Amino acid sequence: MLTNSRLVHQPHDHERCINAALLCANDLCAEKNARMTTTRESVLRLLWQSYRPLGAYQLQDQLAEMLGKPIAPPTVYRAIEFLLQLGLIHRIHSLNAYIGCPFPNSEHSNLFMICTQCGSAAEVAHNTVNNVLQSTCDKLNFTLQSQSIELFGLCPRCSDNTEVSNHD
Amino acid sequence: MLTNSRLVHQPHDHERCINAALLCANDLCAEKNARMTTTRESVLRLLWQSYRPLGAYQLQDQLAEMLGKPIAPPTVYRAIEFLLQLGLIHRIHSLNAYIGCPFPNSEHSNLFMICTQCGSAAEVAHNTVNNVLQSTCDKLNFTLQSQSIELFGLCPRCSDNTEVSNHD
DNA sequence: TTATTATTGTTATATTATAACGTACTATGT
DNA sequence: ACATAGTACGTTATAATATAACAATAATAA
Repeated sequence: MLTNSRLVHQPHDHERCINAALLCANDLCAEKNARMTTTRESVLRLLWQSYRPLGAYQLQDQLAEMLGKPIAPPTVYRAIEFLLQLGLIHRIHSLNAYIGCPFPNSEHSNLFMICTQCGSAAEVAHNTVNNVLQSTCDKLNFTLQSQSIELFGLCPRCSDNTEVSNHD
Repeated sequence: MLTNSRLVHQPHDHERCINAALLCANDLCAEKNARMTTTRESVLRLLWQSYRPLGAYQLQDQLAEMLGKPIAPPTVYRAIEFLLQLGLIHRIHSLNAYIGCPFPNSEHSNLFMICTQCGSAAEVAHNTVNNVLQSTCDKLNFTLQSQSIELFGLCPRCSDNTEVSNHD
């Protein structure tokens, strides 16, 4: 199992994570002959800075502030599209929002655990889950191509808080 | 495993399915003291008639035609909201579309297999899948509340067609 | 440099969804 | 039957999300 769950839910030096992600993204671009422009890198940074998925228009606001100039929706959506293609970010369909991928290099089918309390989203790649899904598809003659798995509930921290407050 | 996969992908007398679904929906409403109005029943029927999920504005058009009068978006969304609450339909987040639930009575966590070729969507409730997901959540201290699982690929029919055309 | 391609800017608009408020219907008690 | 409370629907406006189309600019290759 591959996951960023602990990093999402426990305090740590996140600047290091962000920088590592950006370096990694640059490498990937070099490898694929794609250009990591200022706009694209800014969007990727913003998504990594946030522990929760951001919508396109939240990104627009933050990007405009970061770059010090007005940004129109197409610019944001283009950057999103580019980063999605490279697997550097994911789309969370149920939220119409986007989030940085913590392990873009590993060929993986992912799932997300989204906290209904704090909005955080952790990504998990789990072979057992994928195998079960694959075999279910096989059984029904369905040729699996891709998946979107979004689990909603309480993250570790919010689970604990709930328990505590129940004891008050 | 509970699924409507075969019904979705094989020819059959679908009118019977629809009628059964509407009867079942009426029962559920009676049971819960909810009103199955003309608008709501029409929306449910339209969703059942379609082998693929319908968007709100597709529903609007079809509903207007069915009822012979103009229908505004709020009317559609209210019916959708009502049917969602009762578990009679589901929302497919990745498509911004809605589909009738083939087994609204069974308390279930579902997943969908959506054909990228023909657009059909089959619902599957599978204990093994749910158990694996639950145990993954347990491992990561995530309190699971609900889930949205959307699998994309080729349905049985389109899989077969693809194979055939590859032999041409 | 020049040609070519990729990226971004700009304007307009499509698509999906909801807010707010008024009207009409429905069930119930009297 | 009538009043009335609650529910559902009609209507208008608008919010939120996403894309089309074309012009301008920047990066790369020839």
